[in-house]
Amino acid sequence: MPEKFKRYTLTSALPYANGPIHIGHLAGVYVPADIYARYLRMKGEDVLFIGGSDEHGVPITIKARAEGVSPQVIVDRYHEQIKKSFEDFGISFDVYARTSAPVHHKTASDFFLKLYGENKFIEKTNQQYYDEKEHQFLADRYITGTCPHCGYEKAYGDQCENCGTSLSPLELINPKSALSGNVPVLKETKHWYLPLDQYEEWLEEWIIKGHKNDWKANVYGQVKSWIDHGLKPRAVTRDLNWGVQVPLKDAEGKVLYVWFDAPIGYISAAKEWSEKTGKDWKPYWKDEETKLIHFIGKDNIVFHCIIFPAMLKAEGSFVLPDNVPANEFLNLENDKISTSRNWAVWLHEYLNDFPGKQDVLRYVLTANAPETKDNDFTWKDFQARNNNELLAIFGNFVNRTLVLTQKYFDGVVPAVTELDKEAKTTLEEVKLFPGKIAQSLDRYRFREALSELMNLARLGNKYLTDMEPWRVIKTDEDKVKTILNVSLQIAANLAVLSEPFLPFTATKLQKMLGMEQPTWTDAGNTELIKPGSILNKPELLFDRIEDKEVEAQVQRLLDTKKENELAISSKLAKEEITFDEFMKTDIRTGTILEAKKVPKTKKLLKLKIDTGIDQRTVVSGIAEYYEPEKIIGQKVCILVNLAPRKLRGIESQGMILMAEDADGKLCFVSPTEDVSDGSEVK
RNA sequence: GGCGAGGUAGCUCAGUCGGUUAGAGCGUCGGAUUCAUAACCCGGAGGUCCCGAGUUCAAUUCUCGGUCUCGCUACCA
Repeated sequence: MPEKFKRYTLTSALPYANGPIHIGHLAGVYVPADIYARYLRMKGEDVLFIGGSDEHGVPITIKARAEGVSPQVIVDRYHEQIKKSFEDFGISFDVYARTSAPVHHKTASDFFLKLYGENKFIEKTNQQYYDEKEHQFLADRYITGTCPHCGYEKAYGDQCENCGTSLSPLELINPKSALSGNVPVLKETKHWYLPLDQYEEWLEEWIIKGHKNDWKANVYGQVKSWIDHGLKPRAVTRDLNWGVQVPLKDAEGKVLYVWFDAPIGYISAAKEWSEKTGKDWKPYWKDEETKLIHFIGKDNIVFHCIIFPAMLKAEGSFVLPDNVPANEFLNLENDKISTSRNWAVWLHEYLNDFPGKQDVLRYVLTANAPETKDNDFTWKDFQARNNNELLAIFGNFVNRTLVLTQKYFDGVVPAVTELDKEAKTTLEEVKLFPGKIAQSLDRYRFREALSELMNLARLGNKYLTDMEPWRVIKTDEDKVKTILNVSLQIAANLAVLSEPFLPFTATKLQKMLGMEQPTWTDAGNTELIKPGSILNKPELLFDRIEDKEVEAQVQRLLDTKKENELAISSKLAKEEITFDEFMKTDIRTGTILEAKKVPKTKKLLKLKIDTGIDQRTVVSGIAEYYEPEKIIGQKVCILVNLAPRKLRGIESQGMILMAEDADGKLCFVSPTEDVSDGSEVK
């Protein structure tokens, strides 16, 4: 199975430049990718490890508008912050590029042009809202209007924030442009589509048959599911003024869709790297003997396994990914990580709060990596892994060895006097570790690889404890020489093998042992440290993390939680209305007569309501909270003069009033006393 | 609703191409020890392998059904 490759191109998902990096990004993508890159480099492989900021797309333009600045200001801010925090954290990118760079614009538009020239796209024209004053088509988010469901007047074209409904701009009543406030007009617009359906057969062959056994189950399963469902053409352009201009004459105001331009960013990054280093980028993308690997999170599987490969295939001259080891998600203290809710451990804050402890976080995120299922990061676990594993096992072994060597031999490495049975078997065992760790890493099993590394430290601890040099020294100094030599060789092996996982620690340890730039072939060598060489003063590799420190972090999160709750309950009241406006609504008390689940939906119940005036059908999205049988007879409030609307083919005549709490849980608003149906609510 | 992934010791996870007492780390309890950052080393306790049915001489492992978690997707007050 392990074919021989001449070089490796490793890509890591381009972080979106509208927020900082958090531990979820690190655990899912950057830490495993970095371990892999460092491992390959140590083996002497030719590696190009690519990263960069994804700087296009609508969310960035929205954030810019909200802050009253240009999109460039936003992406500059986050690009710099992200880049610096990666550097400080020791992610060893060969290049960290950005998609707003000229080289990327050129690469992406050339890519587009090539496919265009070879008729690899299909053209379609459809109707979209256009702001005549601003002379541009409007992204869904830039259109506001009245929600057809709840009547909220400031619903967006893609979603109503009042009732949570996803919308299409065409559904909005009284649409307005968020740019000018004008009424937008519908206008025809032309776009280009990549006909993914034409690649189905090829994908089937390449992935379903070709990668059945070497791709992770979560990746393979999802890809197969998509292909089995059948693929549809996907628009590669859109009307927007932030992004890579579509390089055609009749395409003013159009840019490449961000999903199309972003992965090309990997290629542009290689070119940027090429310009800086003078090396040719082409072999890294076009030579058959290059192994291309995409490190991503599970949200990106479809793009990297289906869409981007289809693009590359269409273009024709690029290699395809050999593997896409996507990880699942990391939770934080039992709750989903969320940028908007500020529920995250931010990398730049961590680096600030725990200076010099990059490896601790790298260790914890690797040991607890969401490789096969979602995992949870807790500060308590972070502390325990540092104190009970890194420090107690790894750090302690190194420290014992070095302290003993100082104490008994003034820091001069003793020679083996006689290779006794214990020394021999221990050293034999040491030799097995590079192979074990490599085998795990080759299969992208980073957790397993790391635990093997720790087993080497365990072996060292056991050897020391069993041999009791502190006792033997009283009677047999020669034997202690052998014991400490063996222990030092183990420490040296740790200094080599830990490099991919704990680069800062490895460097520190190498210095203490007087080693220089070891390579992977040094691993397993049990004569790495020469007798007679002088060791540098030992210092502690890891510090104990005290309760106070993690409690402070937990407190910060609790504060965040409180702020979030406050933010919801103190959500600003809607725009003021007059009494007359309110009186337009006709709300009545009513009773549920019948309730049935609407088939093939998760949330919808079809209700029959006695409104006092009449009996009518209402479709209501409450199925997640109420079982149909149990709500028959329930008194409710109902908005009876809401325009009817068809949902799932059923006409809904009115709306049931529900109260919704911070978690989205719904409950009926119902009269506390038995009033007759049809009583007015005012 | 459709699809995918997952549900194994207190916690985080391995594993079983079906087969004697289901594994590891951490935690916990006990012992030993003092070179070491109350760390190391040895040992013990701890599991209806989500639930139910089926196939089988035998199922945690295969099949079917159910359930819970996460994701994608549809639908949506």
